[in-house]
Amino acid sequence: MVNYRQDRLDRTFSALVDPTRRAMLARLERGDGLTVSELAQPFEIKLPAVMKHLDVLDEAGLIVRSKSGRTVTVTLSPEPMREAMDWLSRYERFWAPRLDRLAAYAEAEEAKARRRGK
Amino acid sequence: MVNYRQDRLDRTFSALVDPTRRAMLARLERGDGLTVSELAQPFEIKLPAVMKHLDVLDEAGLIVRSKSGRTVTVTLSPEPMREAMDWLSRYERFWAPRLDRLAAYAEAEEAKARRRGK
DNA sequence: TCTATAGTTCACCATATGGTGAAGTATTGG
DNA sequence: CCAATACTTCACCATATGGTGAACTATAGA
Repeated sequence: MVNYRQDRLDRTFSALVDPTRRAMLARLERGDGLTVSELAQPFEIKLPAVMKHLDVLDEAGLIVRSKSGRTVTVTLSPEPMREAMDWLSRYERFWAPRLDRLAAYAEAEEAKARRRGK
Repeated sequence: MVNYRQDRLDRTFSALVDPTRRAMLARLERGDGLTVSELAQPFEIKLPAVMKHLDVLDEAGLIVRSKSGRTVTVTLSPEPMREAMDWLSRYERFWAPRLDRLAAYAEAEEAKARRRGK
């Protein structure tokens, strides 16, 4: 298929399809700042495959790699997930049938936050 | 099976990668219950391609098809998205470092732990 | 009954994805 | 300097994905 312009949401979702990549992200969530080999260690796959996964995550903007000497530290940068959650949240009403109550709760929380001075 | 949940997440995310499929779901969200040709109408692609997209959405459990006469009505069934949102919500604290969000995160984690029976 | 409509299936194609082994590039440490 | 370490790049492979045209099934309507 000819992909003229793969937008951010496309890249985010396709980065999240692969369970190896999701596991890498989950690992970084539990403890951020791992080297490439630390990240690779739990998986059966060889380093070139790990590299490709890191490239996908990097291009999706979900991780940042910083080189120091011969080691590369990978850190989480999950902001693109926010857009994905926003997209999904449109469908929330289908599984959360008491939307009015939830909306009221959210509003009350916001009011509380404002009272606290944001 | 142990990997059942993971397989379902795989399928959900990979169904959501394609912008055509996301547009179809969005269309159903605005007005549920469209026939195959109504769903296909806004897109440039031919019916066989539409069929494949519907198969993917169906296998991901995101739509339901019901035949009546020679027309097939497609309805939304977005429950699998809930799991995807749950997965993403772990990362929410990275872009919303507000206290109430952190509390919600901690609560969700606790609930998850309880569900696992830990 | 005959034909148009609605959808489905099939064979095929180009490109993307996720993996490999082998070889290369920097750094670090002895 | 030399060897081990930590990636990185390359060529290649199998399978998946998203698309097509052609042909098919089944129902609706004149």
